[in-house]
Amino acid sequence: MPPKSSKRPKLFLVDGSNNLYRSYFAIRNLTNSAGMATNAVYGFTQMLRKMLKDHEPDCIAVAFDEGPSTVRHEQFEDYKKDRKPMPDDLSVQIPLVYEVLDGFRIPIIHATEWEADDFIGSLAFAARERGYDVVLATSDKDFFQLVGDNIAFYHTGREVMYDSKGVEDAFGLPPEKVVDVMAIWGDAIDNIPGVPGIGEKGAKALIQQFGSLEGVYEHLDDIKRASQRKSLEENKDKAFLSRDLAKIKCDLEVDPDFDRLKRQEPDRAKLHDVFSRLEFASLMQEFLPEAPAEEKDRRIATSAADVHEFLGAAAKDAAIGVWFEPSTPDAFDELLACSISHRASESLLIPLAASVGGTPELQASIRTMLESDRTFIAHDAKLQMRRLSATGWPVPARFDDTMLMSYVINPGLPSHTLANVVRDRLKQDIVSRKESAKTASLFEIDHEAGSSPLGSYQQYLGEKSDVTIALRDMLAPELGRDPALLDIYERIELPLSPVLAKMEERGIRIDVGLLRQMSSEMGVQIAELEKQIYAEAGIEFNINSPAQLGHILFEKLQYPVVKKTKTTKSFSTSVEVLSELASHGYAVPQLILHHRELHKLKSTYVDALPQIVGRDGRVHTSFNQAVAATGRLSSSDPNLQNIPIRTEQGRVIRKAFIADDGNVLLSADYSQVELRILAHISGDEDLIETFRRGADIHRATASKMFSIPEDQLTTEQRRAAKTINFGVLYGMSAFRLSNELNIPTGQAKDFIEAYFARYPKIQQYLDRTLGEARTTGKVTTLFGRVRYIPEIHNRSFTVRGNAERMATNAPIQGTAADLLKLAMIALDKRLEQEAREARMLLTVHDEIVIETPEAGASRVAGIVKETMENIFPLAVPLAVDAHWGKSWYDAKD
DNA sequence: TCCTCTGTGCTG
DNA sequence: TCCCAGCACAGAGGAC
Repeated sequence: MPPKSSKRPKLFLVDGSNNLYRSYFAIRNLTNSAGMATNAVYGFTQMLRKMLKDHEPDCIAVAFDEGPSTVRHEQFEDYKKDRKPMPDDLSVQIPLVYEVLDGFRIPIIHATEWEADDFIGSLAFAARERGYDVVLATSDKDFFQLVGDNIAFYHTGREVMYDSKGVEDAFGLPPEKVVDVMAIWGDAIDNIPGVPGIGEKGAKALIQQFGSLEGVYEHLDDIKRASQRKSLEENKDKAFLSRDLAKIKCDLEVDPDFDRLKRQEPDRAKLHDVFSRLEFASLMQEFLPEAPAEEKDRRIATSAADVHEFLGAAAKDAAIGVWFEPSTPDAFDELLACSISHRASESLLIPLAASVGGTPELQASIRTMLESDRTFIAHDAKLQMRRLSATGWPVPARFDDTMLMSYVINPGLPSHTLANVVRDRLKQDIVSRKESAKTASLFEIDHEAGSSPLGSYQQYLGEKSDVTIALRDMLAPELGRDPALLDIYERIELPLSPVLAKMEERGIRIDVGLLRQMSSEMGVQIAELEKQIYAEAGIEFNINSPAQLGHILFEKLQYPVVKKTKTTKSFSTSVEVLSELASHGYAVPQLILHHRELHKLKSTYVDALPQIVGRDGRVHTSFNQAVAATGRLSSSDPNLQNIPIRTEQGRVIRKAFIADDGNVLLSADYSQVELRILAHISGDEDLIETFRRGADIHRATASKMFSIPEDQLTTEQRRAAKTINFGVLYGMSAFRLSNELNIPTGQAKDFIEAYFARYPKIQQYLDRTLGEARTTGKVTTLFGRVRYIPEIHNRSFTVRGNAERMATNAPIQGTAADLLKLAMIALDKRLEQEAREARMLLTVHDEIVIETPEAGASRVAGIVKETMENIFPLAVPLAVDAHWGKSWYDAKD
């Protein structure tokens, strides 16, 4: 940040109408319980609140347009002609916005005769004369033209501040050229015509080249594009009129009493009242009629003594909340700083990188802290462990993790990020790194001697550790009240996180050369298919666009419409539809199907993977431990849990996942784990018996369903049983089964009845689980992991049916997840003791992938199989298949 | 230009 | 009325 000392008071001029519209469109579907739209008030209020908090203006006013601006209409009769009247659900919110402004004690300027823009411009110029630094708060780029000395532009949507230089970077031209660009480009919103046929790019290029509108007209002959020249010639009057219209007036007579605009303390009672009518819960909380809560104590360490003193004030066994910030967002480079807390209201920020004042002494104090036997608390400890490990810092042995606490307490939340859990639990908003960078506004940086360059990040960083403590204080007791959940946390999730951290850090080696070769081969095939498709269709179009494809197939080529899509009721072009059409002999669908498959594989895997291979030749996924509502892990950036296997064409991609030299990849997967869990939980004797004798489960099921000996079944009968076996786990309907097996619904129904008649305990399990969901609102896994099913009593058949299927599936899927997690923890320990060279790399729901020296692969496979199979005794055996080879493709039978 | 929604398809 | 749990790509359309 450039040092810029400024003692001039800051005046913020807010473009009310602009921000009102922006808020209205930015937020959808927000109403109070009476059904009144509240979206615009909400957005406007949040904008205001953030701006006040981040920039602390000394003076502020909001200007609104009030009725038509007569002067401009006289100038140009079409001015704003096409502007639609304000939507009704927006206009009803205006009085409420006024109420909010009144509550904040912010004066409103009602613009009549002239536009609010002109009042803002004139006020800005007058204020500058009086010694103010002026900030124009709007998202209307027209205001770029006013930016200059002591006048800045604050984009309220992006929350970014622009000075002259900023305008030039963002707009491509300095502020004084903005109106010249608008003269040609025009402005659709205000119906400023501009020069037809020339848009943003053209206008900017012309002004850049010739310096001004006059310049453009003086050099018409030098303009290369004939169409541009012609349009400019024909619309000269329009262009100059447009420039006049775009110009914001800055010389209106305005009230010179700026004291009136001085920032005042908000009227909390008034705000609370209006927010309660609007039903803005978090804002009500923030503006309680009483005085605000006490300030947080956030300090920056300048010496090791500061760190020691801070830690010394904590009890010997007190856990320390920590946050380690990397120098580059989302990177594992050097650590920029860390923040530590032991009380919810206090934090100490320690600079670590030399660039922000980190010294060897400060670094040593943190190193000592990390090497102590304290427990540390983090929100997403795995991330902190990876940051520490990647940058050569010690990784503490004991962590607590508020993200995992939140996840275990209620895994069904849409998000367990720190910001979301804090908002949910503490009714508080935290600042993001990006926001905190913006907070360093143009005028308020005041570099006093000794102040840290981390100053503007202080709130962001300090908050990270102190809210973690506040969350722990709230979540740990809640978790402690449910012994089963505490167990899930302490014995599964918490010990798993360092295991996952190591797996992510190791990554898996990729054969980039092989992928590149596959890519070019697929590219040739795709190009060939495209040619054939275009020839058959008689037109070139974008095959990857469902809209265009639908148009070609069902309108141009008049194919029969098989299905419409769910939400937009457009023509579906899914595999089912295309296969159906292909079976009727149409040529194009078959080609499209082939093209789709190749394009999918190429774009999602073959071309994407090489781009994210690290310098170590490996890809490092993230295993998300607090995402899936059932307790499963998920994988992202990249997702390594959906690498193709079902078709040979896709499966070969696994040849690019390879072991390090001298090593093999060993894949071990649980066989039929969910059905085995169903057997255990339901206690069905027949199902248990089948697994105990190690029989083919689908064959055995078919034999029971159809009363035919196992060795006399047809392939079709086994397939039907297999489909039902899986279907029962998901709550499949007879309709779906009939579709899947291509049989009449009546017959599908008979199959399902026969199934439950032979496995009565399964029916009992389903009924029992649904009953549990209905009476308690939740279901649990074998180990007590919960999932809430709030929609179980929903009046809509669809929603309730969905909830019922979730309820019966979650205990099965979740128990499988619990078992796999336990196995990973146990395996990590055993490999450490018995096979130190073997390293776990991946997990895919029922599979663990390990990299191990070729020489000892067989022995390691034995350890892995034994650990996984004996992880927890069920009524049926757990069976594990293990295979290994040079690549993931080869790690199969 | 960036962001969100939609359709589609890959895995267990 | 369409089967649980995820993640990612590409296209389309809006932005006040």
